[in-house]
Order: sequence, then C-alpha cells, then structure tokens
Amino acid sequence: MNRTKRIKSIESPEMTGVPDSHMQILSIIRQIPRGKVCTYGRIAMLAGLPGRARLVGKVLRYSPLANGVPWHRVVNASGCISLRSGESPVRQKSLLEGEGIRFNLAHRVDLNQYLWESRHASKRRGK
DNA sequence: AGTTTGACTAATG
DNA sequence: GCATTAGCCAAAC
Repeated sequence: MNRTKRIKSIESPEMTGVPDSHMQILSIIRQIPRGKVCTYGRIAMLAGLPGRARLVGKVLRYSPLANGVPWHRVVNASGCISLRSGESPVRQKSLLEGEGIRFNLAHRVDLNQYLWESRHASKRRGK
C-alpha cells in the first residue's frame, strides 16, 4: 500500500499534496473527546501507522490549527506536553485544564485517568 | 545526495 | 528517574 506515494493522476488537480497518512492522523486526533488526551504513539497506531509517532508531531506542526483538530489533547507518552521550542506549553496546559484535566507537580497528566483509548479497550489499567 | 533535525518512544543502564 | 541508544521518516540543509 502506498502511504507516502502521492497520486498525480487524480481527478482533482488540487489537494493532491496531502498524503493519506496525514489525513488518517488528523482523523484520529479529531476523535479525541473533551477532557481526554492521547499520545503521539497511540495516535499513530490508531491511524494504522505504528511506530510513526514523530510523524504525528510533524503533521500537527504543519497543519493549520484551523482544522478543528484538538491539537492540545495530544501529549507524549510520559503525559508531558511536548511543544516545539519557542512556543510556551502554558497555552496547551491551560486548554487542558479548562477541560477538567489536572496536572501533577511534575506538569504531567495522569494517563491512567485521562488517556483516551478509542472505544473498546477498557483494559484494566491499575485501579 | 548525504546529513541533520524533530510537537516521539521503547528499551537499557 | 534520568541519560543514552536505536528505531522511525519526511522535510530542511
């Protein structure tokens, strides 16, 4: 399957520069409900791109935030906010706190409590 | 065309 | 828990 191959011979001359993988990733992020977070790695996995966590970050960086994508609900595997240098994590933190998400003293969220696991799962995660 | 970089992560020590 | 390493891959040098 060609996930990075962009088809030139498509009916629409426009919008041919967006790889399928990016659309998949954005699609997953859009499903993160309010008050929950998801990790880069898990998003990649749900998008059918296991191991491509960095691609998720890249997509978010290049994607205009005007896409209705709840970018602020994406944190790293440690529950910390990962932001590009230059940007303050305060904004993302505020947005999450506004949804009822609490941060601990290490500025981390409790993934045990807030991680969105996409429908089913319901795996036993400690207590 | 080779190297570096990055909104990442799991595995080690 | 922190530092290092290795995998990852597309864009930027």
